[in-house]
Amino acid sequence: MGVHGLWRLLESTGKPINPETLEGKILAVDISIWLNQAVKGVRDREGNSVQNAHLLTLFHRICKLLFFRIRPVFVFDGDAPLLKKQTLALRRQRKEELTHESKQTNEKLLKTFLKRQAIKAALGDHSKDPLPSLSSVRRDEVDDMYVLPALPPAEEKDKSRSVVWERLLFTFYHRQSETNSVDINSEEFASLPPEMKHEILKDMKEFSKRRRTLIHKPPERSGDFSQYQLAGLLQRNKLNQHLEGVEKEMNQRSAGSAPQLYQEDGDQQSHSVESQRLVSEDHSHYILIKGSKKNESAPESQPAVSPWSGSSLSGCRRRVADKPKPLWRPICEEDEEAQTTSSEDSKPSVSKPSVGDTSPPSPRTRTAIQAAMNDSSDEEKVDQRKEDGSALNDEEDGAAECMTRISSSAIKVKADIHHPVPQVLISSSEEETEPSPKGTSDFKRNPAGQSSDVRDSLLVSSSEDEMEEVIGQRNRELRLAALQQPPRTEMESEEETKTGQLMEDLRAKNRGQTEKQEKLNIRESDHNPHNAAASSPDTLSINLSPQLCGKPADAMPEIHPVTLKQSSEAPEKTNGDNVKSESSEESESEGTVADELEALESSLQVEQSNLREQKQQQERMANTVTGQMYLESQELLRLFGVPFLVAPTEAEAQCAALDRADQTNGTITDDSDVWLFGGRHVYKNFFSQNKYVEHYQYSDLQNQLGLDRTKMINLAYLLGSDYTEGVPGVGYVTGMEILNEFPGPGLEPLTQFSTWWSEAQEKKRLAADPRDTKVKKKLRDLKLHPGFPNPAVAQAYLQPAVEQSDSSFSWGRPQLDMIKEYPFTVRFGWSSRRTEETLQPVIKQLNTQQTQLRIDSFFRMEQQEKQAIRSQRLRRAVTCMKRKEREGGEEEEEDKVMVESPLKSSSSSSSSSGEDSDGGQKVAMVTARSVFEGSRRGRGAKSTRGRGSTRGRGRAKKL
DNA sequence: TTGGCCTGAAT
DNA sequence: ATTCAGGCCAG
Repeated sequence: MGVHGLWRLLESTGKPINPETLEGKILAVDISIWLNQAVKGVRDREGNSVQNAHLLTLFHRICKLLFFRIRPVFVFDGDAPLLKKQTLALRRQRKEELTHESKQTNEKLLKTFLKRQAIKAALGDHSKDPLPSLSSVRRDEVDDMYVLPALPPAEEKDKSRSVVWERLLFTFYHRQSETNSVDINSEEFASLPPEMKHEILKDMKEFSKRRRTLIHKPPERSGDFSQYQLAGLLQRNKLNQHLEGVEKEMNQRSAGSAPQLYQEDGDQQSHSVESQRLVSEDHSHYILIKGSKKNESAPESQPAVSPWSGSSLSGCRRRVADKPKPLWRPICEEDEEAQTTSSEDSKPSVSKPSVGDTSPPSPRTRTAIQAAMNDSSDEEKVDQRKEDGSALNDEEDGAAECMTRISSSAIKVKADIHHPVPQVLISSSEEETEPSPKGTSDFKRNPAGQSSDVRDSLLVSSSEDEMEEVIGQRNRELRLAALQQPPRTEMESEEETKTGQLMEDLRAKNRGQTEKQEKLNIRESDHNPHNAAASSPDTLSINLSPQLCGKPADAMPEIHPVTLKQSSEAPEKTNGDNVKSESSEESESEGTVADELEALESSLQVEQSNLREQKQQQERMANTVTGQMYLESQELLRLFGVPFLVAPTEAEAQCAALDRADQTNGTITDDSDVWLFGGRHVYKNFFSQNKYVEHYQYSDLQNQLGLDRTKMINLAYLLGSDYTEGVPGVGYVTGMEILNEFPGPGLEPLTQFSTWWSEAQEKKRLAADPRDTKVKKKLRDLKLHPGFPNPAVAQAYLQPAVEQSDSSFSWGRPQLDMIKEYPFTVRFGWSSRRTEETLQPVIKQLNTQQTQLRIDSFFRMEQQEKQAIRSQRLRRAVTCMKRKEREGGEEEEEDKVMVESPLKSSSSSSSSSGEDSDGGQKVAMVTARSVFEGSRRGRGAKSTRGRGSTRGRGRAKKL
């Protein structure tokens, strides 16, 4: 993540470059696989590409790097530093708490609201009730789109209607979430209005995330583990699918019928709620609201017998048949469609259609409509059908009969209120799902008629007591089902720690390898077999995979920095086997082989038990998504002969260290943390296709922004980073102002700031210190955490754990034959043609001896001048800071005066604002250096004023 | 289910 | 003018 907003601060120092200028450069590349992996995984629904999206991006990246003849060194993240883990955990926790809290207060609000409502009802005055609409209460929780539009004051009934809706939501929400295990496949669930389904599903997702952090341990055996993980994934996937389906449904519905609902609200004066009773329990509240007289088909009058697969369903189903079946459809989507349809078209009988037509859709609704329009053609077809009303009668009939399947009286009320025609259809037989037996992985669509007894009895129950009883039973059942579910744990953190462990393993092995090699001075490839296809360069495989001994992979030695020097220039490719090939230099060490082997053996024995344990963990981890990603990525890198290393902790820190040690010429990364770790040359946006690659230099940061490493670290404290929460309300501009306000080395500025702030808090009530700058006045209102500048943060940035090794890297020739044998088809789903097409330019480029740079493009790129700092405040802060920096070294006193004296500081600020308008003339008078700055900035200011900065950037992009 | 970017909203 | 929150998109 880096430091929040740091890039924006540095933006002006970045120079767009032509990637061709990077030819021959040794650049560290940090792999951030994680980002693309998850996303891609969801997007592509082809099995293979789902899993291997990370490989695909890595593949592309390698190709791009090699295409530009860059010599990349890939750096993997190791275990996250403690601080990072802490802040991330904290952040996550806070987020959860926040949502939880808001949920709770919402519920409280609802409860009190309902109580009041009930009292009002008991007093006989219900609809005139001036209680605020609950939609306002729930607004933060439910997306506005799903909240009924604000009701016009004139229409009292609307209020009660929206109130009823809220109540319904509340009822179901509560009853279901009480068990924490709602059967989303059940009829009962399906019968809920989509809004409720949405709410519940969201909740479940939330909960299943949280629940997995609990004590549940994954199975020990790796086989079980993967099973277990798969189950978890499936479960989540299912929830998502459900959610998507419901959202779609809601979209469509709000697009199609929201205005109409609105209209009904206005129209159905007679649709009053007759009576309301609130049944209150400890954990749940059930509301029984009897439907109005207006609806002849009112639920309670309906027979409880449900013609599940009867004619009604055929009616419901009909329209389903002729449209392509989507992956997943919300169970009662068709029914909802039917509802909207029937209510729309049969409105005359129940409500006045004209009103609805005139009431304009809310903006939300409009977007929803738009969304629906843009949606799949399925939806359009449905809409079409809706309009021509062909299936209407069927729908209506179906609706009427389906009505009997309403699973609780509360829902019936919903139906009554929102849809004059009985349209709460439960499900079409096709979509009907069986209550998931074991909960997790079974998400099958089952034919109709498999409804549970519980549900049936639920449906039959008419009195609320009975209902309660049934629900209680239902809940018990659900709980039971929950107990039977395989345990779940937090998969992410699982994987994180596991990955950390894996990295630890890898590093340990690498280290062990290093030592051994140094000790024995033998080639790893001579004795350490490497399964190029499956494992990292680890010596462990000697012990554990004896069958691979004597078949070292030729590509292996090159990839590890430690072994680089000793390995051959270009590995010979001996056979087509993409796993094993022969070392070219086996004979070299033949004489000493026996002794060395023994020594190796003994040294390995020391670690063996340790490693065995680790190996087991690794095996288990190889089953995890992330662990496998690491291994596969490294395999791919090996094929291309690209060296990589696993950082002890943060890849960025390692990259920066390499840069500083001149082992690389810079780093390709988008993570601003490199700077805080001491990076010097950074290439940003290299892999983003829309943007130009930007070159940043530490020296430029110093010269142009007056930033140094410690300043940037201090900025991290203020802006927030992976290592520390920032100060809320402080962005990069204010951050710079703070640094400007409090000079000093190291952490001093922040400690000063902190003490000043606490003092300011004390005397806040007193008159504000007149000596305070404008900036300080703003700063007083911030809120600092108790132990504000935690020194550990700076420490973590200044002394990160990195691998310091003098060895240089070398790059093997990409194993074209092996690359061609790479299972592109299997992994990426590529055709051989596509594989050809993709590889061809890279190969061509690889085979080219030399690529001559296009001088002109190089020139144009390099000509790009530094951009102006757009923010005036920032500009001011920067100039002040730089001046202090330059003068501060010589004359500390003057610096102090400058800062403390209100006169001086105000004059300085005015001078800089004058400079803004004068193009730096005033500053030019201060010092010779400032002349330079001023003129430079003057140019910048000029271009800024006339939209020049955008012009400059625009030009850069056009190039 | 990450993170960067953009927009709209609030201060 | 900034900051922040939420939605969108990513090879």
